Amino acid sequence: MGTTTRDAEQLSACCTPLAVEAISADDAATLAAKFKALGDPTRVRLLSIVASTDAAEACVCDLTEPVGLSQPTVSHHLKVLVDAGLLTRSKRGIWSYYALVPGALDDLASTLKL
Amino acid sequence: MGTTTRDAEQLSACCTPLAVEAISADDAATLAAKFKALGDPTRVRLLSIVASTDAAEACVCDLTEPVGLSQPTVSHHLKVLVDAGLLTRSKRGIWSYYALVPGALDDLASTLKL
DNA sequence: CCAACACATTGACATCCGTCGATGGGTTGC
DNA sequence: GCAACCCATCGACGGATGTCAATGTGTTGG
Repeated sequence: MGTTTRDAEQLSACCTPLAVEAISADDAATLAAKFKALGDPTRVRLLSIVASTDAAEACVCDLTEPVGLSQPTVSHHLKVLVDAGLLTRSKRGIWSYYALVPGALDDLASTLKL
Repeated sequence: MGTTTRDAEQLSACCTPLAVEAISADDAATLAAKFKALGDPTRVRLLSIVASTDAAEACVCDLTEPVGLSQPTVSHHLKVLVDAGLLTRSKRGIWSYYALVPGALDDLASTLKL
């Protein structure tokens, strides 16, 4: 419409336009929440240990000693991983067994392979 | 073999053995440091915006407005991403251009696709 | 050389996070 | 039932983190 103002300034220096659409703020928050759960050395080790067991699951008593932390702390980290959708918890008898959520890590990996 | 002590206790309940070796503590810390950098919504958006530009790079002035934060805060987040090895910074004239480190995100994705 | 610009750094502040000891809630064995 | 066991939750504490205003550093234009 109105070409009264000088709207044709090139400004080729800065301000490169976006070629494709960037991620939305909501999606970024969802993604970041999962990465945040992975952003702790203890939680990475816990995930690795669970994934390394032949049954692909482990109870808390298996995990406290390898990581060298107290039982409440390990329970806390496991809860963070469960809340992030990376682990499941199934209680059998006295023990709580934690297992990987199938495909959860693969889905996360896909978002990085954009 | 000495069958003197009752060493044949089944103990099938807890304590599942490891099938393969878990990640080392050092490797877990290195991995977690990168994920930690991705564990913030603003940083995820910044990465996405940089990746979405046609030149695959952007300067700070391009990034402050989309994320709606102050310039020092954006600079801080960009520094975190650079320190994590996910972005590079190249200064040309007055502007600082940030670009993705080639393969950095792919490498991270590979660690998840174990 | 001085003003304007883009960006990094600093200092400060509120909040979040990881960790532990203590405690509570279920489950099993005697 | 009662003791022993596994685990989750609570409360507390020190340290890390995200954010901003103010300031510093380097570069460009007049």
